[in-house]
Amino acid sequence: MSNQKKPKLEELPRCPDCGGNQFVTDPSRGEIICMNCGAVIEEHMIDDGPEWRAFTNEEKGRRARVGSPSTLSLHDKGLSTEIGWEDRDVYGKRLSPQQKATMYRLKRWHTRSRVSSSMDRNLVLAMSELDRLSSQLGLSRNVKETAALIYRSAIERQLIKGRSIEAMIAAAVYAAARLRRVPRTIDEIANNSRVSRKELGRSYRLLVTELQLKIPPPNPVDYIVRFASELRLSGRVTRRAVNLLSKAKAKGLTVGKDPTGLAAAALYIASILEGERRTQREIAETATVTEVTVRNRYKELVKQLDIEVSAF
DNA sequence: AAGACGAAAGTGGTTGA
DNA sequence: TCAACAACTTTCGTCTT
Repeated sequence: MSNQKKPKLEELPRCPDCGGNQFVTDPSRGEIICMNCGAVIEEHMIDDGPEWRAFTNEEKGRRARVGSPSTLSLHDKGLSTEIGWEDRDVYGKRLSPQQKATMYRLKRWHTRSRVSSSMDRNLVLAMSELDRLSSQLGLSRNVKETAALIYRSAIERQLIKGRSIEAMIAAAVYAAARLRRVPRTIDEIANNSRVSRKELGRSYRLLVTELQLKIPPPNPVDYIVRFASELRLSGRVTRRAVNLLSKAKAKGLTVGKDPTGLAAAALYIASILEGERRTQREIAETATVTEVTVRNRYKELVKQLDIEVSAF
């Protein structure tokens, strides 16, 4: 590749309201929300491409769009596929050094890969399963491509031999979704494939250790947007919930807690506060936790954050 | 009647001796 | 390797709206 990276300073995208540089996106609604103050930054985002029109300079925008659609997830197009060296994730947020290292490693393994016929046969099966799974889960192309990349790397490392393709694909999808910060729960993935939660967990662990994937710790905020849109809650509720969670985080209420449970509780409170009440049951269901967990979390939040109890 | 509540017992995973 | 442990789930009876 002649694309040698020139050292240059790029400005980080900043929230015009509070100057924060952490964002969360809702691809289905086309919104980008500041994780710090909850402001909606961009309302007409197109799909989930790496482009960030409002903040990024022209050059980067051009680069992000160059070339035909990536074909990593087609089993026989791998040889002509290149993995970009873009150092930002789908939100335009800069990748952490760990993530950068991860992507670099994957890229190296990928370019080293040589297609043998048995690998080819494996990939045909694997990629069709990947197609099925990711469309069932409504995953973006980015996530799918990342999963394909992980899977290929796994083959390279001989991790697949003697293990089920389904399990490894499921694990790759789970890892990819988390890597790209659009997490799905283990249950969601397990329910859409024939792999058990347990096996999925095992395979995932294997991938993480063997490929030295650097997966960022789960962030409950990443779940809020998705749950909110599944529950048909307004952007206002979403923002309120995000806000709530960042306060909770500041108070250290979030450590060791199930991120989906936290997201659910924040949404529950926000939905009531904003007059769009949903039942605990509805929320628990879409967050795949129990009502009990929603209750426990929201009790804690209400207590610790001094929320108007009158609303309840 | 539906939703919310909380107690009690059970489960799977992590931690630390 | 095993026991203690925290978080979450399941189940269920009771209270509230």
